[in-house]
Amino acid sequence: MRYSQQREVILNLIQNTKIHPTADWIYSKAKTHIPKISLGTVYRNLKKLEQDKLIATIYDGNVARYDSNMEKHDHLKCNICGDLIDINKNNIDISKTILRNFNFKVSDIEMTISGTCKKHT
Amino acid sequence: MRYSQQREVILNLIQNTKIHPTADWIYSKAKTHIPKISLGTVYRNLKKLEQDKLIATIYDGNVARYDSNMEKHDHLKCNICGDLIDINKNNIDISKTILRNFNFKVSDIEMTISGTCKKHT
DNA sequence: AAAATAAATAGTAATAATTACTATTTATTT
DNA sequence: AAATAAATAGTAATTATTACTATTTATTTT
Ligand SMILES: [Mn+2]
Ligand SMILES: [Mn+2]
Ligand SMILES: [Zn+2]
Ligand SMILES: [Zn+2]
Repeated sequence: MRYSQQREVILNLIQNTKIHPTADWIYSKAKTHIPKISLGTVYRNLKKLEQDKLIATIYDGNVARYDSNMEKHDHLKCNICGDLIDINKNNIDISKTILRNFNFKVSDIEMTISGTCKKHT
Repeated sequence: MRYSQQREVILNLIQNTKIHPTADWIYSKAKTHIPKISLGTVYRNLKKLEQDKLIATIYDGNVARYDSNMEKHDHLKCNICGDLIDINKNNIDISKTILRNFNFKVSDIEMTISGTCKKHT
C-alpha cells in the first residue's frame, strides 16, 4: 500500500483518541489538517486500514465506529452519552466487577458470537 | 394503540419466522397480504411494536433486524450465510459447549455491555 | 533528474436504509 | 350517523456509505 498523507492523518486521528470515532468525526478533524480531503477518501482509507488490520470497525447501532485498539477486547456502552469504553474479558466476571472496576452500572449485556453454522460442514 | 390490519400482519410475520427479518423482508411479505401497504408504515409500526415491547431491534452490522423472541437471549451469527441463531446465556459456558450444542464453530465473540457510565453519577 | 507507471485523490453521483411530511382513510367513540 | 383522532399511502428528505472518473501524486525506471 503506497503512502499517502491523507491516510496517515486518518490513522493518527484514530490512534490518538479513545472515543471510537465515526467516519464523519474523522472527516471533520482531518479537514483541519488537509482542508481539501474528501469524505470518499476517508471511507476508502478506513476500509484499507481495516484490511491491513491497523484498525477495526465496530458497528454501534446503525453507524460504524473505528477503533485502533487491536487487542481483543469488548466495550461498555453508556446509554446516556453513548460513549464506548474498552474492557478486557478477564475483567468481566460479572456486573458487580464492572461496577467496581469501571463505576459503570450495567443494564444490559448483548453478545454476538460469530462463526460458521452447521449448514456449511 | 388503535388496531390496524397492517400492524397485525407485520407482527404476525415477525412472530412466525426465526430469521430475524429486516424491514425490507417484512415489507415484501406484507405486500402479499396487503398489496398497498407502504414501507413507511412498516417502519412506523416496527417502532411502535418495539415501544410496546412486542418486538426487539437487533443491529446486525449496519442493518436493523427484528426479533419477536422477547426472552433475554443472545445470538450466534454465521459468517457465511449471515443467519442469526438464538442461544441462551446458560448454554454458553465456552466455545466448546457451543460447538457441541449447536454444531457451530466459533470464530469471534463480541459483547457490548450497556448501562450508565460514571459521568452520570 | 526526467519520464513512466500505477495507486490515490477530489469531487460528485449513486445507492441503501431510515425518517419526515401531508392529504386521505379508517377505527373507535359519541 | 356524525365526530374525532389515530393510522395510512405515497412521496420527499436525510443519513451513511459506495461507486465513478478525471486529475494528481508517490514510487520506480531510465
Ligand atoms: Mn475499543
Ligand atoms: Mn433472537
Ligand atoms: Zn455516559
Ligand atoms: Zn451459515
